[in-house]
Formats: sequence, C-alpha cells, structure tokens
Amino acid sequence: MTDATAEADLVTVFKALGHPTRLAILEWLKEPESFPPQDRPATEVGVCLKHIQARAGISQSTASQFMAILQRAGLVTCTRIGQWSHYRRDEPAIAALGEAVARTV
Amino acid sequence: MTDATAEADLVTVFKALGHPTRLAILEWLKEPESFPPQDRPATEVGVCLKHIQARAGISQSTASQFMAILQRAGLVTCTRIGQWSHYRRDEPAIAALGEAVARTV
DNA sequence: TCGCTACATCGCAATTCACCGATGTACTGT
DNA sequence: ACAGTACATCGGTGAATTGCGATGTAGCGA
Repeated sequence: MTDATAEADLVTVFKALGHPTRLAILEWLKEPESFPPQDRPATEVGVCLKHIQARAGISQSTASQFMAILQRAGLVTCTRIGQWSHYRRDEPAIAALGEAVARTV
Repeated sequence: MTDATAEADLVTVFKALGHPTRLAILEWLKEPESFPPQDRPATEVGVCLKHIQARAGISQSTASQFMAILQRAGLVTCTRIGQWSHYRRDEPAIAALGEAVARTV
C-alpha cells in the first residue's frame, strides 16, 4: 500500500492539531499582521517565535518545540533571518491536507 | 465567543483521529460490506464491535474504548440491537467537520 | 434458572506527551 | 572580544494516553 505512508502522515498531522494551543497558533498565523511589528514584515517572512510565545503564554522552549511539531507535520514553514526564526502557514500543504482529509476521512 | 466550544470540539476530533488504528477503523467503516456477515446487514445498522476488534487485532476492551472515543468525537454512531453494538460513520457530522476544518484550519 | 455471548467499565503497568528550566549555538551591536 | 538577544535542544518531572486482563451487566438460548 502506498497509502501506508500517507496514513502515517495524516496521523502526524492530527496529532499536531490535537492540542488546543497548537491549533490556536495555526489560526493566529492566518493574520500575521495581528502580531506586534518586526523589522521584516510578518506578512512576507512570517511571525517571529517570540511573538507566538508571548501570545500563547508559554515558555520559550515549549514554543520552540510546538513550532517544530507543526513544522514536522508540514503545516508551517520556518524562515531563519539573522537571529530570528519566522514561521508562517504552509498554505499549499494545508490545502493538500484538506484534500486528503476529504478523501480518506 | 461561540468558537471556544467549536475549537474544543475540533481538538477532540483531532485527538481521536491522531491514532493509526482509530483512523483506520473510520476508513474501514466506509465499506461495511467488507466485514463478515451478521444477522442484521452492516450496511443498514452498522458493523458489530467484534468484527472491528478482529480486523484491528486488538483486545475487546481496547476496541470498546476506541469506539467510545470515536463516538464522543461525533465521528460514529452506535446502534444497540439485542446484545450487539453496531457502529457506523456519522456522515453528516463528518461532512460538517470537513467544513469546519476547511474554515478554521 | 443456568450457562454462554457481546459489550462496557474498572484497575493497573507501560509508554508517550506536556512543560519547564538549564544549557548550547549563532547572530548583533559595542 | 564581549555582552546581550533569539532560538534550539537537553534533561527531568508530572500528567495523560495506551493497552491489557479482570470484573460487571445485559440479552439469548437450553
């Protein structure tokens, strides 16, 4: 079955979304401009980790691994510029996921 | 916000699907006729728990609580007839979920 | 009534997850 | 070179999940 890997990926995605804070972060990233200003505009490069951490009210280490989980699930991408890691939604991947959900689930 | 409950529900759904066996079960239930025959046809009343348990290769207690989790997430319904509990997909709820996923995620 | 089957629930060990502080790495301004 | 910031990763602790056998409940047939 070539679906075996696809199914495992789906499980990874569902696990990533099965946490209230991570789900909220993914929705927040729909409006990058709602975050505090940064040197590089969030609408272009993504939102700085510090801002996500601040809004979620979690520690820096937790924020970092939350974003790593979302990234491994293919829901966000990370753009490192200087000392900042910027995160934004991977819209093509999310759309593909929506298709996969509609197809298999 | 009325979204608060909706979001919590979404998390519950994602948690339920964030397990390979439970996700597989939900897909198996798309073809009830692929299960062994029962006194009442599976296409009408749903699939008997024993058949799900057998295909998944898990214990009876695990099968029972897996289905309870899927049921609490609103993904399946249970129809008890005599001594058998029949499970089938709650298609309207799943379709609504698909909408919610497309909207929020 | 008695024994059997199907199922739910309980109680428990093992594994995984959540979350944090501490530490390590890399970049920035002085 | 040095201090400070941003971030990733490590190590540990407590909470939740997994999965099972054992027990409880209800329907069914003899």
